[in-house]
Amino acid sequence: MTRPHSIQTSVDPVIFTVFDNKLHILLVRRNIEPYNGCWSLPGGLIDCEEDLDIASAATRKLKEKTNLSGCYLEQVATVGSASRDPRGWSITIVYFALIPKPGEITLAATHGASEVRWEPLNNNGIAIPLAFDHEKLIQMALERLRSKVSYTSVAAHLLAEAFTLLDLQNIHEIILGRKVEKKTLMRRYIGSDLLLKVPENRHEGRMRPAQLYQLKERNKVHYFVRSMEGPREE
Amino acid sequence: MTRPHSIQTSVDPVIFTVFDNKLHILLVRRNIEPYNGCWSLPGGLIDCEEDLDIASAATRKLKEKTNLSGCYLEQVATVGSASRDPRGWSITIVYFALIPKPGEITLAATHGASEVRWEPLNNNGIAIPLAFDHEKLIQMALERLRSKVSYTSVAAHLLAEAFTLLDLQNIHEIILGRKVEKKTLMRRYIGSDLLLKVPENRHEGRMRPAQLYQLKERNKVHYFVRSMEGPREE
DNA sequence: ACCATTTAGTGTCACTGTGACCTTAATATA
DNA sequence: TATATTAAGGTCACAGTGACACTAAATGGT
Repeated sequence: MTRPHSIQTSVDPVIFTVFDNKLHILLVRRNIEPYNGCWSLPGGLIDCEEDLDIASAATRKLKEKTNLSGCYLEQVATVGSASRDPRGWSITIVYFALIPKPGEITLAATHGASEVRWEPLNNNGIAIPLAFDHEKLIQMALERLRSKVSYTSVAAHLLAEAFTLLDLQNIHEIILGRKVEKKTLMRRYIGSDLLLKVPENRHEGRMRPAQLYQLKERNKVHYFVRSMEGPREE
Repeated sequence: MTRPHSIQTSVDPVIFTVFDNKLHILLVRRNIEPYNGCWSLPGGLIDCEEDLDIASAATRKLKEKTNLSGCYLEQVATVGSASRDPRGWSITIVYFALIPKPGEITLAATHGASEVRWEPLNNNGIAIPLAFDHEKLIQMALERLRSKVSYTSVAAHLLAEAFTLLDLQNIHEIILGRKVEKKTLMRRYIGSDLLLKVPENRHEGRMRPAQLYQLKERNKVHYFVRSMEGPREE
């Protein structure tokens, strides 16, 4: 017979956003054991009474911390072992979420978390130590994000409803950590018919005004047929 | 407070192999409730005493049914909800495994499964109804396999140690369900320096003998810079 | 010995989409 | 009006694919 088991099962969303020309993720500070006082991902246990499925558990976590819904949310991977939590066997399902520049988001402290903050990421991931194996979970989500940005249109989900091609270029450059040709983005997004012109322009300083666009289908991700290749070698 | 929860957590490997010019997966017939008598994936609950982590639970399942180890194994996704198992909330972590043509594999009946067999897949997935949501899990694994075959070297893991370029071509065509140019595979595999010439040739009938190759690094998957594009439209 | 046949492997060209860089367009300010 | 500054489109080389023709190596029949 199979022995009875008891596995703590949680969902950990890695919530990405871009501001100040940097990629940030949302962290919360734990105020319960284990790792009391440590910063961690804003995850939590699946609630069998409340959650219908895993995706709705992830959506609920996102809503609890940021009060946002309808963001881009994607499952990254599932990590579980006997050793990652000192209390015993545990599993976590890692998601990543993309939200536009947070302005009026109410960062809500909830049970188990006393503080909430945006932490910038550098090219190698997160710079500060976190509870459990959360540095590694973030690394996994970051790699998935970088990879997807280079062959899909997900990056647009980090922008507000209306944006210019320069906004799009900046987002790509920040995430990939390298220069991206604006021409490439033009060809990709406009050539694949993903964007709709917004009647107004954006105009800053004394330069030529830029066309504003919005995604034709806000809830879809387009897969381009090739990856962006990166700079040519000499 | 978070309410206590009890979630059944299992691992379901989708074990692929190719023979008779068809892609097959391994199924077992359940002999316990629920779905007694139905065919299903050869999965099972994670054993907290025996398994150190999720990957080792998947490896154990594979070993139990096929007696193979060291195959290519990759996590596909995690599915969980209150409704997928009539007994209540459950989660399963889906893996896919690639094994070479099964010859002398002992298909072992184990607890909960009275019979084991290879079931062919057609282009739309599995043709017979299965227990739980296993048709859908297979669909997910199949999509992942098809996608990966078109931009990585995973397909080679479905072949024996030594193979010809024609073998490689056949595998690709069977999985993708379309014609693949041999020239493309040559360019990809030889151009990326993935293959080692084996001293012997393979010789069948009265045709020119074919060079045998083996993978230089049996445990690595190469990511080609482009996807195979499929036939040109006219 | 020579040829027909069959599969193995190579050569080549058009096509697609990217990187790099250049040119032209549109605005405000001096 | 000239200038500075950014927006957007034009062009070309390059890489890798699909398509297909061509050459190479073996066998068996005549």
